[in-house]
Amino acid sequence: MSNVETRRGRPVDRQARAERRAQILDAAHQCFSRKGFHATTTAEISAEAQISVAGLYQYFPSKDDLIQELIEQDLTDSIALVEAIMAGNDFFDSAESILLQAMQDERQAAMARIRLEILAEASRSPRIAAILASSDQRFTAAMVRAITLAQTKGQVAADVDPFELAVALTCLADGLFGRLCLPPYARGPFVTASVQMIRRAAAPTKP
Amino acid sequence: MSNVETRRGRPVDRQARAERRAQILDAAHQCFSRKGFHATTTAEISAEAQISVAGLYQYFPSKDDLIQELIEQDLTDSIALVEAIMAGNDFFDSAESILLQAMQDERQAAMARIRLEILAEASRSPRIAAILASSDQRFTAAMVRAITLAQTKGQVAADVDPFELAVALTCLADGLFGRLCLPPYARGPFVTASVQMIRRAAAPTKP
Amino acid sequence: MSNVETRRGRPVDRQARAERRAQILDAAHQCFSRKGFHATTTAEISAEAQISVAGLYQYFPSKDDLIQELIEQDLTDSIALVEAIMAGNDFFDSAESILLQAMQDERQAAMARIRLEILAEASRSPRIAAILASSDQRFTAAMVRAITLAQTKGQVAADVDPFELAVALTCLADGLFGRLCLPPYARGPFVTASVQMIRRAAAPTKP
Amino acid sequence: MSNVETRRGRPVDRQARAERRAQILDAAHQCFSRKGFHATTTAEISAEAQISVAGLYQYFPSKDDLIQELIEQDLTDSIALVEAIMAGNDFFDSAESILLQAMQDERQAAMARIRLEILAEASRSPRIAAILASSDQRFTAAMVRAITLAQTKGQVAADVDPFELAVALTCLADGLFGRLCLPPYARGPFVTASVQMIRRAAAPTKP
DNA sequence: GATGAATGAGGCTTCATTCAT
DNA sequence: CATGAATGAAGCCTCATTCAT
Repeated sequence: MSNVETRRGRPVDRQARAERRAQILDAAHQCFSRKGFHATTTAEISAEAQISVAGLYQYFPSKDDLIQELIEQDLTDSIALVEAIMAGNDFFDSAESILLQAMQDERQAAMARIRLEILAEASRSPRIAAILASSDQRFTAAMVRAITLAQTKGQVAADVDPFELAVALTCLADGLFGRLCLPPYARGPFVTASVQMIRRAAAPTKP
Repeated sequence: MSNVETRRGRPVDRQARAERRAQILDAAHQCFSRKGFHATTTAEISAEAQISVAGLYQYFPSKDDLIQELIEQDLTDSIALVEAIMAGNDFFDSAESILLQAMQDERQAAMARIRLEILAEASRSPRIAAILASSDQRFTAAMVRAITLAQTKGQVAADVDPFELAVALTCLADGLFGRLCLPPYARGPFVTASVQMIRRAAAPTKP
Repeated sequence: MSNVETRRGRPVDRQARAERRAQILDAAHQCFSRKGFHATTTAEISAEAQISVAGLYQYFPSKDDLIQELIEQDLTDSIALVEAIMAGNDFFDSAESILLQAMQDERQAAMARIRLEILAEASRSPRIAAILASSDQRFTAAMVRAITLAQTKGQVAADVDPFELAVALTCLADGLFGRLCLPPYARGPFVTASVQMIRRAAAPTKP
Repeated sequence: MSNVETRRGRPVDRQARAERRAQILDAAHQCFSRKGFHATTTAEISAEAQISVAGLYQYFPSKDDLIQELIEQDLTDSIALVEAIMAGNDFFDSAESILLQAMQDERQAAMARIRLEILAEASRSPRIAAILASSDQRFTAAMVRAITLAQTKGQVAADVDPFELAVALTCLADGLFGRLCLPPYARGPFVTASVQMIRRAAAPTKP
C-alpha cells in the first residue's frame, strides 16, 4: 500500500465528492430542522439535495449514520460560531448577541431547533449522548477560556467560577431554544430575561 | 316509562374507565420517555398498558390524540409539582430541590425527558406549540407569585423583576434537562452550576 | 316439546322481537343502499337502528346472515311490489309505472340500488346467487302470469313468448337501475327509452 | 454541459414500466372480477401480479387510484370491443354476438362482472359515476352511429329513434350481465330472450 | 458514480365478533 | 335482553434499504 499507488479506472474526484456530501448534509439539515430526525424520510432529504435516494447511500451507509455525522458537524459548527462571537470585546454583549441571533436569525434558529432534537435524542441513544458529551466538553472549555479572559479584563466578577458559569450559560441557552416554538415576535422577552439573569449573576459589582 | 330514560344493559363504570385511561397514559408516558413520540409504536404502548392495540383505540381516537392528551396532563402535573415544592419555605432551596429531583429521581426524570421531546415537537407542530404556550403561561404566573412572595420575605432581591426571573428560571431548567443524557452521577455539576447562577442572580446583596 | 310448555323467566315478547328485527333490517337497508354491503360496518347499522353493536348480534348471528336475510326480504318485497302494480289495468302502463317509480321515488331507488349490489355480489357468492335465482323464478312466474293475462286482454301481442318477455323485462329493468348513479333529472331519457323498447317489442301490431 | 441535460444513472425503461403497469392492471382485473373492489386486498393483487405490495405503490398511488384507472381502461376497452363487433355486417347478429360472448367467453364475462361492480359503485361514488357517465356517452354515440348505418341498410326499422334504441340496448345488456351469477349453461335463455326483444323492437316490419 | 426499481418489515387504524355485567 | 368493553385478524400504506442497469 504505497502512497503513490497507481489507480485503475476513473480517479476519484475528491473535491466533487466532498461537495456532494456537504450538499446532502445541508439538505438533511433543513429537513431535520423542519420535521425532526424521525419524521424526516430519506426521500425528503434526497429531494432536497437533488439526488436520488439510492445516491444518498453512496455517501452515507445509513440514515442513522447520516444523522450522526450531521450532529457532529452541527455541534462543531456551533462551537466555532460561539467562539467567533466570543472573540468580540465585551463578554455580556457577546453572550447577548449569540442568544439574540439564535432566536432571530432563521439559519441559526434552524441549528437551535436541531439542537433541541439532539438533546431529546441523546437522552435515549448512548451513541448520540456520547457525541453530545464530547461536544459539550469542547464547548465548555472554550467558554471557560472566554470567561477567564473576561475576568482579567474586569468584565466578569472575579469570584465567579468560570466552569460553573460556562455550564449554566449552556443550560440557559438550550432552554431558551425551547421557545423557538413561539412566533418570532414573542421570543424577545425570553432573550431579555436570559441576558438579564446572566448579567445579574456574573457582572462585577460596582462599588 | 319514566322521564329519566332508564338505562338498559351494562352500565358504564366511570371509575374503571378512568383507571384504564390513566393506565394507558401511564404506559405511554414510560414508552415516550424511553423512545420518544415518533419511535414509540402503538403496539408498545398497548403492551405496556396490558391492553390490546384495538383496546387502546377505545380510549383515544388516535396516537396523536393520545400524545396530545399526555402532553397536556404532563404539563399540568409539572406545574402542580413545582407549585407544591415552591410552597416550601426558602425560595432558593425550593428551586434547588426542584432541579435536583428532576435530575435524580427517575420518575421525575422521565417527565423531564418528555418535556425535552415536547419542546422539540412544539417547534414543528403548532398544535403542540399552543399547548406548551398555554402551560408556560400558567407556569410563569405561578412562579411570579412565588417570587413576589419571596421578595416580601427578603429572600429574593427587591430589584429583581419577578417575571424576568421566572422566565429565566424556566429556560435554565429546560436546558438543564438536556443533560439527562448524562449518567446520573455526572449530572451533579450541572445542577450545582444552575443553582449557583440563580443564587448569584437573585439573592439579595448582603451589605 | 309441547306447544303449551311452561316457560321459566320472562316470557319472550315475540312481537317486540319481530319489531326490533324489522327495525334493524330497515336500518341496514338504508346503510347498504348508501354504501354497499362491504363498506357498511356493523357499527353504522347499529347506530342507524339505535341499538348497540352487540345487540345486533342477538337478532342476527353474523353480518353475513343479516345481509342474506335482508336480500331475501328485499327480493320478496320487490316481487310483491311488482305484482301489486301489475294488477293494474294496462300492461304497458304498469310496466312504465314500475320503472318510473324505481328511478324516481327515493325509497324504491334505494331498493334498486341494493339490487345492483345483489347482482354484483351474486356473481361471486353461490349462496347469494341461489337466493337470487330462486327469487328470479318466482318473479318470472308472476310476470308470465301478468303477460298471459295481458295477452288475453289483447294488450300484448299474441305471438310474444310470455317467458321470454318476462326475462327480457327483468334484464331491462336491472340494467336501467344501473343508471341510478345519474342525477335524478338525467334519468328520464333512460326510462323513456326502456319503455319505448318494451312497447315496440310487445305491443300488438295495429292492423 | 449541454443544454440537453444528460441523464445520469439508470435510464427509465418505459417499455418495461408500461408492461409492469399492464401486468398489475391485469392482475387487479382478475381479482376484482372474482371478489369485487372492496373485498380484494392489495396483497391479493400484488400476489397475482407477482410483485410486492410496496412495488404496487410505485405504479399506483393508492388502491382507489388503481381502481379508478382500471375502470377507465375497462370501459374504454368495452367500447372498442363493441365497436369492433358492430363493424360486422348484420346489426342484430352483431348485437347477439356481443351478448353471447359476454355471457359465455370467460374473459369477457370477467369484464361484465366488473361492469356490474362499477354500476353498483357508481351509484355511491360521484367520482366513478362521472367516469361511467363519460364512458356511457362515448358508448351511446358509437351505438347511435351503428344503428343509423343499419337503418340506411334497411336492417333496422326506419321509425326507430337511434338514441333510444342505443340507450335501451345498453340497459338490456347491463341487466343481462346480472345473470352471470347463473351457471354458464343456464344463461342461454336470457341471451335468447334479450336478443328476441331487440329483434321485435327494432327489426323492420316485413310487409 | 448515479439512478430507477423492488421489497421486507413494520406502523396506524378498523372491523366483525365475543364476553362479562 | 341489552350494553360496554375487549380483541385477533386483517387492511392500507410507508420507509429504509438493496440491487441491477
